[in-house]
Amino acid sequence: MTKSYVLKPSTREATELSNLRSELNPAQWDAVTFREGSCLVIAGAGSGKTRVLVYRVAYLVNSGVDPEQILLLTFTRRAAREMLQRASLVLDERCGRVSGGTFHSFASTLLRRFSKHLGLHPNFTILDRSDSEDVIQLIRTELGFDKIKKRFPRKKTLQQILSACVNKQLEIEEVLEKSHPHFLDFLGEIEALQARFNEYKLSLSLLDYDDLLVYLKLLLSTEPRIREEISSKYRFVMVDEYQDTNCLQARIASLLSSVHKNLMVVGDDSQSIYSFRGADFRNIMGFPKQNEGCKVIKLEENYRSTQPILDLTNEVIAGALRSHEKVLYSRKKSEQKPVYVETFSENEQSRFVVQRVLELREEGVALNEIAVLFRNGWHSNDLEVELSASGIPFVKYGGIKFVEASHIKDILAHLRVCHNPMDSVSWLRILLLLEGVGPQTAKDLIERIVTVRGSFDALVDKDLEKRKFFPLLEKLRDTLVAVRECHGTLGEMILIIDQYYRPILKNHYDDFQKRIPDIDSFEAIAERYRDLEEFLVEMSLEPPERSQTDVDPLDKDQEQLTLSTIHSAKGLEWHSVLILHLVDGFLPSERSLESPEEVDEERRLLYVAATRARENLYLLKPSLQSPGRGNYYQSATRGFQMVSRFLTEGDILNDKVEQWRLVPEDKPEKKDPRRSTQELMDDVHRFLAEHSKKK
DNA sequence: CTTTGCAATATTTTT
DNA sequence: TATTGCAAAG
Repeated sequence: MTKSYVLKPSTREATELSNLRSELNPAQWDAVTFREGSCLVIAGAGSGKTRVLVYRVAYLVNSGVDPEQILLLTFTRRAAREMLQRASLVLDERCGRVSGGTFHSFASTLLRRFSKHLGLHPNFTILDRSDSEDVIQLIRTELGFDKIKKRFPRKKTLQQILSACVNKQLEIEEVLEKSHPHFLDFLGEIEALQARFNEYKLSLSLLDYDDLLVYLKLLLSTEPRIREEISSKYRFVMVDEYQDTNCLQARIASLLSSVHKNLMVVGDDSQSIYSFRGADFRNIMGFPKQNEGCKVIKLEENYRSTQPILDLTNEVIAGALRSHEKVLYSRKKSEQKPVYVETFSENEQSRFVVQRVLELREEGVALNEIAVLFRNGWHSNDLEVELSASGIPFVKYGGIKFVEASHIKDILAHLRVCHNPMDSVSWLRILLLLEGVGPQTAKDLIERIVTVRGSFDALVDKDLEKRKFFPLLEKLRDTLVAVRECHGTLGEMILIIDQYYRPILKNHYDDFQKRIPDIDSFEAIAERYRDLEEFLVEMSLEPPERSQTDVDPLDKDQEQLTLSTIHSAKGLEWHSVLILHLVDGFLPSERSLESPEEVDEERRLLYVAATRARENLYLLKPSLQSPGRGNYYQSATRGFQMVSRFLTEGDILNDKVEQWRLVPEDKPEKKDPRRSTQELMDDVHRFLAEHSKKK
């Protein structure tokens, strides 16, 4: 006789998903179980936004949706990876197969597949900002604008103008009026340059960051069959950090979901910090109006930070121009208010951070649970020196990336021409490195290469034999051929290039000694890749960050302190957060002061930074900008610095923070916490004396 | 044509 | 301060 035996679902799945409801608040539950149609989730900082996305993915997959039919567009690939990893923990490895990435990387993949519909080569090159600038420079001379008597904008400015046109979908005239009115005289020239720029890039299959979005939008809007194919493939589309999308991205999201209209966007208008890049918060505010029947879900309970931290951040955001109705609240009680510390010099600030980090570690807070945040890349320079001296390992996010160093770009250029031999920007770079080759010769050579559709043999043409640099060209060609025929890892390819490149490096950079270790660590990174295209795409779209342990890769897995620009800290959280340089002119940045909207964005920046903290928040303000460090005339005109205007509002300094006063080890603390003028002057003299000693 | 050396000039945040 | 632009020398 056969007996039926009921097999229950896997316990993991059962417990995880059945407990779901009890683990989520009603609003979160609504968002997680939302299925068809459009939905806007307004998610305040720390309100479990990631959790909602993760659980929704798990929920959909569990209900039988093929993971590949879910598209998750995030701001960084790191965010996507983290989310899918967490989803796999909740459910199973099926979640790892969810499609996703950044708008740009998604565009890169789709455009390669459908390149012929746009007249592109599938091996197109992605230009970073400085590559675009080089192309602009090339065109500027080609059109003869370098000979204009009056001062023509520099390549950097031109790139900014053209990029703003794309990202904000404006005419050149409008951009000039708004941000560069003094260049309005050149309107005609800039327009001509723009036309030639776009034509040029298309003809050589060079795409800058903006083009990736432009061409994806073009593909989706002009090819209905492709749009339907793609939109039917991705039945559920989710966009994270929607407040930081620009109008192109919003349009793309809507085109991607045109067949089924299943589009969920998640974001928080008070965390919009990318308007300088064309992000438009109206995308998120206007979403319900543009999508009929859109469901709006608000998540307002904060699960991340303690109430005292939220008391501070609520106050900061309350001063914003745009009214924010949200007031975040938390059940995490704590006696500890955020700490505000005025240090005397920048170096004192660094020493405070080092000491505090060491103490926190003593208290059992892991190093990767601590982050130091700041407004721009070089704000951490002094701290980095101090950290290295104390042997604290760290990773730095944001600021200058190491693939942007010119010697690394040189090597990348050699790889790039192997992938797309029409890549004239890379050719220019490669050729200018050769002794005896200047802009003119390089231009001629590139022309030869392009006319034979990228054959390397154009480098060793008979009529070049007499030129003195001919032997160099032969070597170059042999190297590139060897790389192209190398079927090993990218590390091996770089080794081949390095053999050829090392003498050039020594010849070309007088500080070549310092650059050699970089090449070695670049090679180590490249060792992980086998596919040239994948490597190049990743290097331009998700380049590796600079870390202290890159220098000695022995202890790779050890804990590291995070240093990060506030922009790169978006979406992340730490147990303890220290914010540097809360000085008026740094945050808000001096350059934002003319426009109230920009100051408002700086305020949101502070808001984002402060809401990263779970338990401890330290706000630091050095009083004196060190002379001789950083920006010359900033320090010269400033000297003493005022605390950021965002902290002087209301009762923040009196009530929302606990002020710490630094005292030297040997002196007992005085009753009056304020520094007397005499003391202050003593400090100044001590400081100046110390400083002149160093010189 | 290239290279070199001097003068001017603009400085954030990122895919 | 670092980078770019310009002019003169090689």
